[in-house]
Amino acid sequence: MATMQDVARLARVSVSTVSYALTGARPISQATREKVLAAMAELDYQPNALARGLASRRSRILGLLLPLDERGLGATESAFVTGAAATASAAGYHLVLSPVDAGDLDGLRRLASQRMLDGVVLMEVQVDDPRVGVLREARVPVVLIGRTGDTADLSYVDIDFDRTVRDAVAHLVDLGHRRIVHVNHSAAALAGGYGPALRSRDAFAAAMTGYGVTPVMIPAEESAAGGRHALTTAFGRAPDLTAVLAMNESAVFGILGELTAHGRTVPDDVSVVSMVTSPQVAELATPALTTMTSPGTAVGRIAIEALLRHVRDDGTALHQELLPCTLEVRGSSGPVRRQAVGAPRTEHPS
Amino acid sequence: MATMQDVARLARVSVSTVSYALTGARPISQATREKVLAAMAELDYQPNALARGLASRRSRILGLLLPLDERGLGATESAFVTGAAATASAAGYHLVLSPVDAGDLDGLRRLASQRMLDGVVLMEVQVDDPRVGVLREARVPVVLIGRTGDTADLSYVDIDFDRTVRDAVAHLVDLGHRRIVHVNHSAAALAGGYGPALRSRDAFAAAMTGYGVTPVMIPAEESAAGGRHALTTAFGRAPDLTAVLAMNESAVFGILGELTAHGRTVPDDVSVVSMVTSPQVAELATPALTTMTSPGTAVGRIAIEALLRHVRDDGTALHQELLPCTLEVRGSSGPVRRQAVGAPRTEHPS
DNA sequence: ATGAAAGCGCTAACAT
DNA sequence: ATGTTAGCGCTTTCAT
Repeated sequence: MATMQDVARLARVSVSTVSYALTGARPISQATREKVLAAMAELDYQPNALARGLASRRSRILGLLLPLDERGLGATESAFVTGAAATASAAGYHLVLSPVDAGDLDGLRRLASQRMLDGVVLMEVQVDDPRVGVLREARVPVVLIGRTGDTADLSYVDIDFDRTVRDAVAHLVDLGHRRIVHVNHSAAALAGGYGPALRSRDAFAAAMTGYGVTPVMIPAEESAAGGRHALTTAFGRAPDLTAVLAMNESAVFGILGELTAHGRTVPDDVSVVSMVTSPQVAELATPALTTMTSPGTAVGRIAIEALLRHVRDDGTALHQELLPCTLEVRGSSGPVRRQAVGAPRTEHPS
Repeated sequence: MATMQDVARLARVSVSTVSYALTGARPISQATREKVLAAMAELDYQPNALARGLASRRSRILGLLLPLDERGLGATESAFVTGAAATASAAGYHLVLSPVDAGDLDGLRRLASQRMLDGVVLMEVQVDDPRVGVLREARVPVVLIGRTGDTADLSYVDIDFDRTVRDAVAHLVDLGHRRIVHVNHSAAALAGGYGPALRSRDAFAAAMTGYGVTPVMIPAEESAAGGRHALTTAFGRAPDLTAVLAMNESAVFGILGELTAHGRTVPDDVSVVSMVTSPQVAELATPALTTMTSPGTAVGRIAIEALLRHVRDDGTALHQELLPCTLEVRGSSGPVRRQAVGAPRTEHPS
């Protein structure tokens, strides 16, 4: 493995000249530059990343921190990861995937103090997240995917839940729906301060109230069974419901199955809209799900771009951006049936 | 940020003593060890990972190389990634996620020559994969997830497709099925030498022939639409089919939908078994899918464990392991209907 | 425009 | 059992 010394010797210049030719940190005459480049090619030279990092105090490694519980990554989170990886790589940075359990602040502190990461993207942020403080203390540049409660001096990229819920409700209201039940994340997520659950709950309440109708929100476990159970509850609390607005990618499939079991047809009897959902998942259902499509890889990409700006010129302004999910109408939503309210299965057209 | 010098000074010992106290590479008296530890705690010392890597010629960073196309990661691949990340992290290693397009051998060469990675796990391996050669040339320890055609001197972890298919066919045959159609990955995947597609095709042919029945294999695009289309083809080639054995997690949902459209009930008229599928995905279907559950995170874990052995003691024996998928019977498979062959919808019990 | 040389913070001989 | 010191391969002042 050739070193910079070897290149310098072969090109008959000093090592610093080779270094400058490589980094462009100071002007080099055309002639020497060519000599150096030729020598590099000749020796098949590749700079040693660790040596460069040690000397320059920049590792060119970014961290992607996320809790890795047994459930693994959902389609949306997985898109964040791949978007981030692709962007970092294209910018000449490495991206290390670090599982950091929410509770393991010491581990995080150790990670941050190793001087291995130029900056980190923090995923699965809680409304009140102690990890943010640890990172700031270690003076590691941070960009969040998600938001803490107080975002005063933090860069973040997040889904615009308010707008997503508002647009979804508008879609259903436009179709004539009034009795809309919002199936949210689990009660535990709500209680634990999970941002998406909290924000969609509030946005839903606001939107429905704006239309003069009563919001009904039901939490559901993140599983098909959770969805089935939630739907039963929903029929208890709103027997005349005509639409379900889901904020729970796993539960929505159970909802679909249970609707069929209850003798309701989608979308004729009940419309279903699934929020923050990927097209791949939407297509798995029959009929295909009308979704608010999550911005997916864009979130990861923008987070890395913002982080790179922080890493490179230290005094950058904050980057705070909300990306909306976009409505994609597929087969699971349609106009409300005029007279059918409270009386499914009965067939007596007006 | 305290350095080893600072610790040495405070503990009144030499830097090497601090270093040895840290790594345990040579014995240290109890007394000095305690002095050193105390000084470290006092200064909140954390070793600089880059400096350590440069001096020791071991970065303690592993690479996970995978092509990152627009489709992103499926549930199974995502489980590989999280399993690998968790294991590396627990072993005190970092895991960098490197998108390497199958064609970009130069990029791979550059990555491998940077001396940043102690070893790599290569995912999405093709039967004839030039990336393996590049990595060996760069003398980077490699473990594959998947297999090349010639595995003579390579370590790998892969799913045992032969056994998975055999077990799945046995399950269906036990239930009385004989007309079983195998819906595979796409024709392009087959033509491109995608291992799982090739191996399941062959294993299916062998298993069916073993039972004295004719194998019918149909490729399908990786989407619900692909599954629907494949099922139509299937009914053309085997109108009396009673079971579908899918090797295509996306297509299987289209198959389910299309079966309903054809007026067939699952599992009463047609049984469906989905191979290499995660429980989470299985639960999304109604009825829940009988699957050959993929070993998921275990694959990633074992790959990293094997890689670590290669990285640490250089002369390790190869690790070649095949993990079977395990049958989990859910609602989509059941006994064949005695008389219904070729005559769905007719209701005249024996 | 180029060179010389002092580190970056650690490991691992080589001493004793 | 501990200390001394020469690197690891680069970046970056400070000279010229």
